[in-house]
Amino acid sequence: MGEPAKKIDRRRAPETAARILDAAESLFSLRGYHGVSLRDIATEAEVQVALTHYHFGSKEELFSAVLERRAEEHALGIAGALAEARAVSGSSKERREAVIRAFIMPIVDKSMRGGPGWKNYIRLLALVANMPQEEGFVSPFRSNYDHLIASYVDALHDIHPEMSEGDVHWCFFFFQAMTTHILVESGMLDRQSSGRFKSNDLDAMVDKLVSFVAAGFTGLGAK
Amino acid sequence: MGEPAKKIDRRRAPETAARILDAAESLFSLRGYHGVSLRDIATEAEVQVALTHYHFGSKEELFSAVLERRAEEHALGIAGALAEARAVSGSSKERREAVIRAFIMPIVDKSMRGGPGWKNYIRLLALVANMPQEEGFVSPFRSNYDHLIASYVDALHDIHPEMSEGDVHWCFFFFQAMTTHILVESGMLDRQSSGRFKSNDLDAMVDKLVSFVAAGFTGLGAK
DNA sequence: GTCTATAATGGGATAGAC
DNA sequence: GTCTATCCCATTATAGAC
Repeated sequence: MGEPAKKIDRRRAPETAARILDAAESLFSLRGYHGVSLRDIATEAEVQVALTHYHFGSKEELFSAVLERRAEEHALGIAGALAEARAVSGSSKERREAVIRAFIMPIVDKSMRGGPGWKNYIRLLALVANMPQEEGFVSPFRSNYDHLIASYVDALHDIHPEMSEGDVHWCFFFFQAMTTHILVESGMLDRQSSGRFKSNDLDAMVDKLVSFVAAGFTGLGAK
Repeated sequence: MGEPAKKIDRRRAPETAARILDAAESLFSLRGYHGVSLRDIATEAEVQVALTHYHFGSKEELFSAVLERRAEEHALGIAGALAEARAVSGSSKERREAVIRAFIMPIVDKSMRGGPGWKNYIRLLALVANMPQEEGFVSPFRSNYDHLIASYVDALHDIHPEMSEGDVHWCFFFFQAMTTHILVESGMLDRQSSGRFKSNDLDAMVDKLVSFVAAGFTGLGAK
């Protein structure tokens, strides 16, 4: 063509860094930190291994960068949903269900409708949350979400002053425990139901989960 | 000493193989398959690395051997507890709680009172159950427990014919999801409660868990 | 059964040309 | 910013002496 030759600049750092992050996010979320090599990531991202070091330093720093890329947006979504749920009026049962739903919906929304990156990020978060405490270097990250949990517990205790704070804590812990297992997509449900239910159909799961959890509260004294 | 020199026979295969299994069980349960090297295991077991190959072949075979060592006894314990729970009479709520407790108690008993090996084995099972389905080579093992789950779902459906089988499935899946997270000892509860509750105090957790789960069933139609 | 030695590969990380 | 080349160490696994 007669166009003046555009400078085909292969130096496009932002895009490359993002591709590395995407590849790392996907692989780490499926096989865990130790199950993935920088070579795996570089191959998936179609870049040279050395570029992972150039952009992110070490493997651990890359892992942290993956976790941090979406952390703020994710946390804001969950916090915002709680603020809306706090404004719901009605019976204590209705208000309780609203808060429970507020926790899970931003997560499910991002996983199902946020694009593949978000789906992988959510699974990675669940994987991290399901690691034994010994695995040290992710703990500082995990604690970033803990204040969010505290605000949910507070909201539920406000709705149920007849419960002890400890029992509200237990209920919310059980809820989180379910959530982290579900989001990691272990395939347990698929196997055990012989395919009738799908681990990755989170939308179908939400209503059942919210009903189950809300009723569970009554087992620990919620009226 | 004047004793006749006893033949100090360092060739004591059963003990050595067991020590390797114990070390592997402990380390795999804390850091996962890829997070542990055969060197780590050999060091922990105080044997030479080559002995892990002599006794078990490859790393994967060692991992499988760890999973299989206690599998039958564990499954029998859970199946036996269900048989006892099926014999309980009373209200549907009481019978439901009996079945729920029957599932969790053999596991908690072994983890808390079966010795350190059992504690590590239980945590390893939970770790495996919390892996994304992609991690292929453990799936054949996991499915060994699936028929047990089906028998629990059957028992609960017998107690609650007013529920659809699907909803009983959902409830039990949620129960299992909680259980696997709890048993992996992620430390989430410890952090979020600022130490008031302990992940590893399973006995304190069982009553809360059973009450929560049993009540959860009412959210999906149990009368 | 246990040990030493070593093979063969893959891993994280860096240097320096372009 | 990107690429090639390379370092150095850890890893799984095997061979063969004891």
